[in-house]
Amino acid sequence: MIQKQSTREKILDIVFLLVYTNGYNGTSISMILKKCEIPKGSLYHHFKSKQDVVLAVIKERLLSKMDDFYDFYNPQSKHPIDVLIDSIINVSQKELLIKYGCPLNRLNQEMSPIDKNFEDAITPIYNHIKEKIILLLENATFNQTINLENLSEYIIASVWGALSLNPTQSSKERYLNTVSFLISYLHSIKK
Amino acid sequence: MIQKQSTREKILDIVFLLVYTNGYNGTSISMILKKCEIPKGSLYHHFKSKQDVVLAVIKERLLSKMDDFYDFYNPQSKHPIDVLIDSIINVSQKELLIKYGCPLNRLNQEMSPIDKNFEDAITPIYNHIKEKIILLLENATFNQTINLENLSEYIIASVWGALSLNPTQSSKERYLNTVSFLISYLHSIKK
DNA sequence: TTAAAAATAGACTGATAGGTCTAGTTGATT
DNA sequence: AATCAACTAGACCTATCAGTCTATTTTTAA
Repeated sequence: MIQKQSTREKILDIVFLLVYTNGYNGTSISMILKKCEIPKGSLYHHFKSKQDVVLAVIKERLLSKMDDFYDFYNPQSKHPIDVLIDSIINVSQKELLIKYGCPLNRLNQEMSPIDKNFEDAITPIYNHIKEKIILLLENATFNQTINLENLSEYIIASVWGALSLNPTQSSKERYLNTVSFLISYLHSIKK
Repeated sequence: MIQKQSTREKILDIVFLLVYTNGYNGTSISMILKKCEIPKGSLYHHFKSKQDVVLAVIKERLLSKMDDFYDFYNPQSKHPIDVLIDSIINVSQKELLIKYGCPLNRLNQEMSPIDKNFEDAITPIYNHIKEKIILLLENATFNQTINLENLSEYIIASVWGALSLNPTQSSKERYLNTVSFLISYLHSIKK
C-alpha cells in the first residue's frame, strides 16, 4: 500500500525545486502554496517562517541530493581517481544539474554572503562533500605530492564552475568538453 | 577641475555594487534611493524600471569590470600561458572578487535561467571574455592538441568556481591553493 | 465513543515592493 | 531677462510580500 506523502514532506520537495530554480528571494510564499496546493495555515503549521522552511530543505534534502551526485562507493579493483572521474562524467546525465548548476552552490552564492543562518546550514554540507572526496583519494597513489584537501576543493570548484557557465548554451556536451581538461589533469597525476 | 559625477553615473556605480553583493531580487528600489541619496523621481527620470537600471549596469559597467579582471596585454617575450597564469594569480588581489565571486557569474546564475533579457545581456560579455582568452592563446605553443574554445571555457569555469566556494572561509590563500592545480595543468601543456 | 491533538482552511494585517504623477527647481539658450 | 528642457522632489497608488489569527475538519488515543 502506497502511503500518501505527508504535507511536510511535500513542502520540502517542492520548495527545494522552487528555490533551486528561482532562488530564495525569487520564491514567494504564495508560489509555494500554489505549487503545493495547500492553504497558508498548513505551511505555517509545519514551519514558523519562510526562512525556516528553506533551512529545513537545506538540512533534510540538500545533503542527500549532493550525496547522490558524488556517489562513489566502489570496488577495490579500480583506481580511486578513475572512480572520481566516473562520477564527474555521471553528472552530465542529470538534466537539472546541467540546466541550473549545483543547488548548493546557487543557494550559497545568493544567501551565504548576506545571512549567517544560511552560511551555517550550507557549510557542513560543503565540508561533507569535500571530506567524501578526500576519503576516496586517501587510498589513491599519485606520481607527485598532492595536498588532498586542496585537490578536493579544486575538483568541486571546477565541476561547479563548469555547471554554472552561461546557461544559454548549457548542454551535456558542453559540460563534458569543459571538464575534459580536469579529467585529463587527474589522469596525469595517477600512478 | 573635477566634474561632479552625474546622477545617472552615480546610480550605475551604486546599483552595480548593491546587485553584486545582494543579488537582483535582494536589492530594492528603496535601498538604491537611500544609498544614492536621491529621490524616486530622479531614478525614474533616468531609467524606466528596476530591470532597466540593472540591464544598463550590465551593459555599461560589467563589461569593463570583467575586462579589468582578464587584463593581459603583454610583451611578446612571455609565453601566453604565463601571461594567463599571471592574471589568474592577480585575481587574488581583488578583495571583492575573493569575497563575492565573479559579478557576472552571480547575476548569471540568479537571473539568466528565469529571465531572457538578462541572459541576452550577459551572454555577449561572457563571450567577450572567452574570445579574449582564445585570442591570447592563439599565439601559444602546446605540447599536445588543444581545443582553444574548450580550454578557454575550462579556465573561466575553474576560476569562477574557485571564487564561489564557501564564502565562510574565503580568502586569498584559499583561492590560490585551489587554482594551483589549474596553474600546474597549464604549465604541463606548455611547449 | 469521546476527547484531545494535529492539521487544514482562508480571511485579515501591516509593511514594503515597484511604479506613477504632478509640482517645483535648476541650468542652458536666446 | 525670458523661455524651455532637464532634472529633482516626494506624495501617492496598487499589488504583493511575509506572517497572524480564529474557526473548522481530520486523525489519533483513551
